[in-house]
Amino acid sequence: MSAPARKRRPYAPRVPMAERREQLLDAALTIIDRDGYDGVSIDAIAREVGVTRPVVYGAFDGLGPLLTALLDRQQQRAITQLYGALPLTALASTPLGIVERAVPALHAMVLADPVTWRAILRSPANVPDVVRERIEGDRTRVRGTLQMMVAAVLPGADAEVLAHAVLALLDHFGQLVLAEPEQFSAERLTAAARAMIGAWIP
Amino acid sequence: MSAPARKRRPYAPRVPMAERREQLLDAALTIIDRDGYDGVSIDAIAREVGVTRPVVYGAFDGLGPLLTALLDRQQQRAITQLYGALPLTALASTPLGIVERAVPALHAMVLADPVTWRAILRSPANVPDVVRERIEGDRTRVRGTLQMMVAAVLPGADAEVLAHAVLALLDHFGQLVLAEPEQFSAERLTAAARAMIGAWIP
DNA sequence: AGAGAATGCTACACATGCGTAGTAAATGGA
DNA sequence: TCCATTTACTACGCATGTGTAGCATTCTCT
Repeated sequence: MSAPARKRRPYAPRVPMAERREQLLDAALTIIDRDGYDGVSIDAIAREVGVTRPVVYGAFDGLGPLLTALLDRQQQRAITQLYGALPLTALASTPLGIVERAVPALHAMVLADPVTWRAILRSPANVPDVVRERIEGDRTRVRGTLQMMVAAVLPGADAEVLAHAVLALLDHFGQLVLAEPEQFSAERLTAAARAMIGAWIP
Repeated sequence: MSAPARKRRPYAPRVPMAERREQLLDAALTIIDRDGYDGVSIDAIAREVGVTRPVVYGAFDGLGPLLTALLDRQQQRAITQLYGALPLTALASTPLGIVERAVPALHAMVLADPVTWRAILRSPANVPDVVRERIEGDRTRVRGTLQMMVAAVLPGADAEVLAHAVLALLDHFGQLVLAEPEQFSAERLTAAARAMIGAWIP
């Protein structure tokens, strides 16, 4: 009998760098969606793609840069979707009109791209500082926009506090819709929002 | 000269089991408050107390049971504080009255015991399933109470959705108050809440 | 003082994850 | 066909965390 000859791992299909990068980002997003941010590691990503760690290091300088690249890719998408759904141009409109259009739009938005939005709405407590700061930055920016809308529509109100409240609600109900789409339909949420907003401005 | 005689670690003060358990729970809470749930490990707890890991294993069967015990200890405290602050007996009162009493009471509550409330409000995405499920259970129970309050005070409203909204707001502003007590005073938040609630019931 | 119980420590084996240096295979062009 | 380039793999050393077996120390009670 010949020497032990330990099995050599079969070569994964060879893939050009650019494509491999995309593939790795997809894998990271899949893991985040499936296991949460805790599950993301160079090792897990490599395994998800069916490849060894050095391959990942060949494409990115580490987990931080990889996740940053993932954000670069998803951010444009998310921000675009969001500002498309929030009718910014309707500043002159009535609060009721804004809500009646925004709530169903947001509802459709998260369900249209659940993976992206779960990754964003899920609290990233662990992720590298670079990433956490960045997501917080985006959130702050969105809150600033909300604050301006509130100030325009409800002069005299505590716009900062209300913007915090609105964002917290969007955040929470976004997660709720993703978790139980059946139970929290666009109609139901719109009706509830209408009931609240409707009472504010007689 | 004598043999190398590697230094032996000085004995930590000997402490009876019951006391050691309390000490370990305190340490775990301290770590959660300082480093978040990610920082909690048998090792970190042992280090925090100035003791070796086997000592921790002598007191608890692992991290899960330890954290469960920590919850056992904090839960009573938190629930008591919460139901003390939420004037449940005031079901007959007006919404405005409830808010005007509840908001300052809750504000004072979290600031009176920030360590407990930071540990509860900080999203525990990581913690062992046992713990996560339990905190979610408590949250659900509190939401049920809120739902009953809402239903009693605003008949005809979508009590379930509103309870979700209220809890999400309490959660978010709780964290905000803990993070920036100066900026979000009881007066300011009460005024904002009053403005919102006041408009609901003409 | 002395024995035994209670408490703490050392040391090991294991597991997972990181990051890198060196080597092997596949691929495309001369 | 053969070589250079690109891509992938193996193997190592490091770090941190787990859980346990066995030894050392201290305390308490007689």
